[in-house]
Amino acid sequence: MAKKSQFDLERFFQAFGDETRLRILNLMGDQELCVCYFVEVIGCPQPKISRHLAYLRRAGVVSVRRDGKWMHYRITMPPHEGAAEILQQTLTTLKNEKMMQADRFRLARACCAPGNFVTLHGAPPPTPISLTA
Amino acid sequence: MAKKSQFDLERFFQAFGDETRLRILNLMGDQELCVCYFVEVIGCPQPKISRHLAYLRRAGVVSVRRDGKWMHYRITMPPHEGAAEILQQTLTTLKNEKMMQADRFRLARACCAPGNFVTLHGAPPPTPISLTA
DNA sequence: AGATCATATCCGCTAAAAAGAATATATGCT
DNA sequence: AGCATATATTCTTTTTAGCGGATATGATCT
Repeated sequence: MAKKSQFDLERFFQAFGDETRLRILNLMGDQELCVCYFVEVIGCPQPKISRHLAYLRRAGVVSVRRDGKWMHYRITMPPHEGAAEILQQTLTTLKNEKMMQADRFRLARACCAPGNFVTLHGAPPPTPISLTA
Repeated sequence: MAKKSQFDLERFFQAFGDETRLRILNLMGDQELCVCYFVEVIGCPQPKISRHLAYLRRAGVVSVRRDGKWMHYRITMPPHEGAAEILQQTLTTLKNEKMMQADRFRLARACCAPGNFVTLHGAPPPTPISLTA
């Protein structure tokens, strides 16, 4: 039942050791987002966001889906049982952090009126997902 | 109740992003150990162990107690509620890892016959502690 | 085909992490 | 006081992470 081996726990934890990545994870929470939202809400250059997303992908905690020119990112539960629980717990913990709440607030605002943000013209809205491991 | 702020989550997670530190945490588990055990079981130079212990201390997950020439390290639950739960979950997760089990085994063996290990002459034995946050 | 948009990757740089070797500190022993 | 022991800290070097800027890819639109 426990799928322990061949999963790099060290890399997994390193994924959480960076503020930008924590903010990205928090924004994804239980929805699928395309890159422009991260750029808009976090407010840093797009290549930086993309790099961190790639990092998270390599660590096995997010996955991507292409949809035309948009890439939709979502959190995925790693195959490693313990890691999955830690990820879940981490997401819950982030929800209580002040900065993370502010991010979520800005995301909500951006979604209400995407027309107000140059970066978000025609961007597909976030869609809810389920996080079952 | 939740003591969220002024705790560095980024640093906290970085503490787990290193194999040696994970091994150290796993060995401590729910007992207090002095440095020589880490050196013996993990098998790397003492300064390296000391540095990683200092790192863990700065990250707020271990604490020290001096006892003569020995320094006893133990895990302490951070004041941050979410971090504490993640730490707890991490310790549980480590117990299922092969390398961590092997470490624990070598530790148990060393404790049974400390006389066999040059590094452990006269070392005070590990003592159980409770991990209540 | 050419232009445009969303995103990814590469390059060069700086900064931070980790390691080994050497040395320092603090305690205890004789 | 002098020596031994346990652990910590410093120095130097090597490795790795993160960043900004430029460019590449891949899809859509005209």
